[in-house]
Amino acid sequence: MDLELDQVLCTVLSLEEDYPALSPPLRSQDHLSSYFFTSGHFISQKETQEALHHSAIIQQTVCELCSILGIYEGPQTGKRMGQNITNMTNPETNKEDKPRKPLKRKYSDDRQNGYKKPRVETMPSGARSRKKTIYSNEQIKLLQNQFDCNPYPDFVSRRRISQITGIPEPRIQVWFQNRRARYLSKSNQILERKKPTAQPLPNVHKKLPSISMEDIWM
Amino acid sequence: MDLELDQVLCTVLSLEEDYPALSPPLRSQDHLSSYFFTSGHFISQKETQEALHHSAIIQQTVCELCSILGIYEGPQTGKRMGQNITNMTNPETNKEDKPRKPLKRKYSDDRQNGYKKPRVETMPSGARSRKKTIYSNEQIKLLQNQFDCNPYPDFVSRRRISQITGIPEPRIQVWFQNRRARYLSKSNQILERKKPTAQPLPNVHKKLPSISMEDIWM
DNA sequence: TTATAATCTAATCAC
DNA sequence: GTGATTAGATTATT
Repeated sequence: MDLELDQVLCTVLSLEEDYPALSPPLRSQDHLSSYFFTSGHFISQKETQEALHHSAIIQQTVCELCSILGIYEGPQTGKRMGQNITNMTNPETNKEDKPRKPLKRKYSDDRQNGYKKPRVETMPSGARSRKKTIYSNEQIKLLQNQFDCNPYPDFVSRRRISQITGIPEPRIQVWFQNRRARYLSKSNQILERKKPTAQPLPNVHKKLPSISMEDIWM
Repeated sequence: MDLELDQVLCTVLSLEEDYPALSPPLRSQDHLSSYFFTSGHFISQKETQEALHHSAIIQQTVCELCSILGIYEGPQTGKRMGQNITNMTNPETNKEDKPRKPLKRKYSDDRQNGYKKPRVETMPSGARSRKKTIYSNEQIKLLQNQFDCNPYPDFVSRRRISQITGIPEPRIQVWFQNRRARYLSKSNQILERKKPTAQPLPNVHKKLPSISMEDIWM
């Protein structure tokens, strides 16, 4: 239980690291509501309700944006924020972006299995990559479920999975790429007609109605 | 001029197609302002200003979210929206997600230049892919500029370019991959020490201060 | 050590 | 021509 919570926390922090401009993540609704309440003694009750409804729509929209970006709005602390912001504004990190001549990939030459073509060309393995994202058990389960149905989801399907799981669509694409690379080419064609139990996302997305931008700019 | 506007429009529409939940894109600031103005005859002037300031912060934050997602807030019409929404809610499109057996790639066998390994395996070219994005001349120019500096930008650099150009970060990654594949391996190592003129994004991002989520949930 | 997310190249598709 | 996708290899993190 603690392990799972820890994984979720790690995912949140990793995503915060990805999008520091959005940190800290969403808090409870109390803040925005109290803003309208504390300043509401000049507002009529009807307009207070309208304002509250408006704020709820705005918050819901921002929540959806964060959902697409893969940022959780669950109960978590805003720890470790600001690190990447300092990275952003610190010109020292531009050293990383200097015209670095692409390093020759160092192959361990004592390979037993001969690779087709070592492809000893420009590949800078030193390019700092994105922090590793940890997915929760539920997310893995749903992804696996969808993978059993269709290992090649198109963009619409990927975004639907994204909205349900809260994982950004590009991460879902990467997950399916790796999944295909590891569990599809391993002669799984024999085990193909074993489990037709998984369903291709029955209209779960209907329970997640999209909020239109019009609600904000009306 | 018209061509360029057309390209921007195509990009916007393509991005709208990517994220229909966010359509229509941002309009001018007048709508939100007028909302607070028309309902403001019960609000004191000071609080009206506070509300306006608050709404401006919210709009700025949403603009930044849209910027990360690559959605423009420029002057454009909301045409062609709703198509993907119907796709989302239409169960007919789930046919696309059925467990489709991966098609064998059909190679045109009358090739003159023998490929190394045709790699005749599973590749379902029929999966409807993302609409082709058209980048404007300014975006191409900045991307090319950054490519001359560093053909291997890390995640932070890619997101910085994303925030400046308005292109989503995954698209920037794809652009650099294609660029490397097409213009880097063509024995450009000879022309390597020709143009050190391009600069690796001098602190341009300092002109784009990030808006913290705290401004909304305070 | 193993599992896996992220990134890379090369080839190819598709508009 | 170029954006998007795939397979496969590789690196790095847990």
